[in-house]
Amino acid sequence: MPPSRQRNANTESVDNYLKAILALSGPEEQRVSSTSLADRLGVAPASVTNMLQKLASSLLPLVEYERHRGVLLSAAGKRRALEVLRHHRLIETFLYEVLDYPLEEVHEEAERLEHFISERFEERIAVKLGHPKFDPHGHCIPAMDGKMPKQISVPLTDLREQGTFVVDSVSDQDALLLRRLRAHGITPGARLQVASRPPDDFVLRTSGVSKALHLSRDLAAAVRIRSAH
Amino acid sequence: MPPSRQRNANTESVDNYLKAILALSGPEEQRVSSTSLADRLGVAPASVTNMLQKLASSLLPLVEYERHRGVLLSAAGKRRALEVLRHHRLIETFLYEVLDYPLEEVHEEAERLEHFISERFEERIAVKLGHPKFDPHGHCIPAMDGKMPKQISVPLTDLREQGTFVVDSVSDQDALLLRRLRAHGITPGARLQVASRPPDDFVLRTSGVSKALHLSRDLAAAVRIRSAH
DNA sequence: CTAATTCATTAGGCGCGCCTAAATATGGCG
DNA sequence: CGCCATATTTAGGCGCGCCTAATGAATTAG
Ligand SMILES: [Mn+2]
Ligand SMILES: [Mn+2]
Ligand SMILES: [Mn+2]
Ligand SMILES: [Mn+2]
Repeated sequence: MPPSRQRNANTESVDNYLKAILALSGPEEQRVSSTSLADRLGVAPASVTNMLQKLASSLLPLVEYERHRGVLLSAAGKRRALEVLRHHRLIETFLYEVLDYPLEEVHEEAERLEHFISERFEERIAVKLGHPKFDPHGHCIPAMDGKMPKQISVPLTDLREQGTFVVDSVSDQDALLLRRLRAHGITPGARLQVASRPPDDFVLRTSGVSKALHLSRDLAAAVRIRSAH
Repeated sequence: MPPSRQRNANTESVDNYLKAILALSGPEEQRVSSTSLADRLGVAPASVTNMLQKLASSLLPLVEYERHRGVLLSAAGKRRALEVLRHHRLIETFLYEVLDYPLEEVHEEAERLEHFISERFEERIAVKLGHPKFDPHGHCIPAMDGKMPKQISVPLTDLREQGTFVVDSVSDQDALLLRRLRAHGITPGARLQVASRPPDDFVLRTSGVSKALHLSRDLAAAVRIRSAH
């Protein structure tokens, strides 16, 4: 009755470490420190060290790890991290499109389910959704082969000039921020006119709303934009 | 990032014990022995004793347990078992109806996911499916309040007279059996004509198939029937 | 270039859910 | 009734993933 799980000796915890390393190492694939991982995962640094040693010394090592110099995903580790990320974002899209979840609730559910769905489930929802390329936050969904195009967007808080832009994506990490952004019409694809001198102040105009909008730093940090070309 | 899970201090393992006790105690709610649980769950008898003691001695005991006399669900335990069973059967229905799973694959996936979906997910798929009363095996889905009507069907192997019947439900426990039953047209709702003297021999005729069909005992044991009224 | 600070690892321990081997109840039978 | 086979529980241990406290390495400041 209790199903096997543990597909590849990959446990929920292992998957979460891999995903965190992927996210923290960034597009440049820089080494990730134990503390930053500990912060992100909400565990003690000692626990991280422990896990990294295990991941590095298994038969098929999932990370490259050197004492005191941080950690990097191995090829196998990156493959798995992208697989889980694909699950996550497909599930988010599915919850949003098919099950009518409010945007700010999809992340938490996906964070759990991503570890437990089968390859069949992944494939079936991908078909149902027409093999989507983006999740409802505007994040790119890795393809089956692990390929994922680089983001061309920048954080709103990195902006240095005024202008008109398009909301590329919003962070999925904080449901409350997300709800406030949505209330202000800031959702992926929305047109955004920045009318103040960033990055100290964010006075915005969104399409359809005449009143100017002053964005707190918290909220601005959760938004990525690209040119309105 | 790692979500809380452990909704009610109920772990995947605990849920599986509760479901197994529910299934084994039957409609009469008889006490369940350690060995039968160990068999069903695929664990050692000692592990069962261990778990039962824990379940019985928590603040809100999930079972009533007396050394050497087996175990019964408490009110709270039964509530939780039915909740998980509802998840299981709703998920099966969802996989079958919405994601076009083959019947014999829904059980394994549901067995995993039942422990990890949220109340919101449960509610959303129930709505999507129009609050179904039966899963694709023909099993009754417990209602939100835990109510579940008694089954009026009997195992095909309990049959003592010939006659024409309707397939009430098929067992979800063995994918291979299930596939063979389906290949023979034996699915919930199918009309079934029993032309031999049960329970030694099962020669059947199903609607639309002219050739008589001899069912092995394995297969017959996986089928429940009711009168064709 | 040493000293202080910060970061990371080691040491020791805990709860969970499982295991095997060794007791110990229980229930049926002679 | 007492003995035996079987069912069940106890005892002792293991891997996982986490924790705290103590130690050690690296980096920065003086
Ligand atoms: Mn997310
Ligand atoms: Mn996760
Ligand atoms: Mn099932
Ligand atoms: Mn299960």
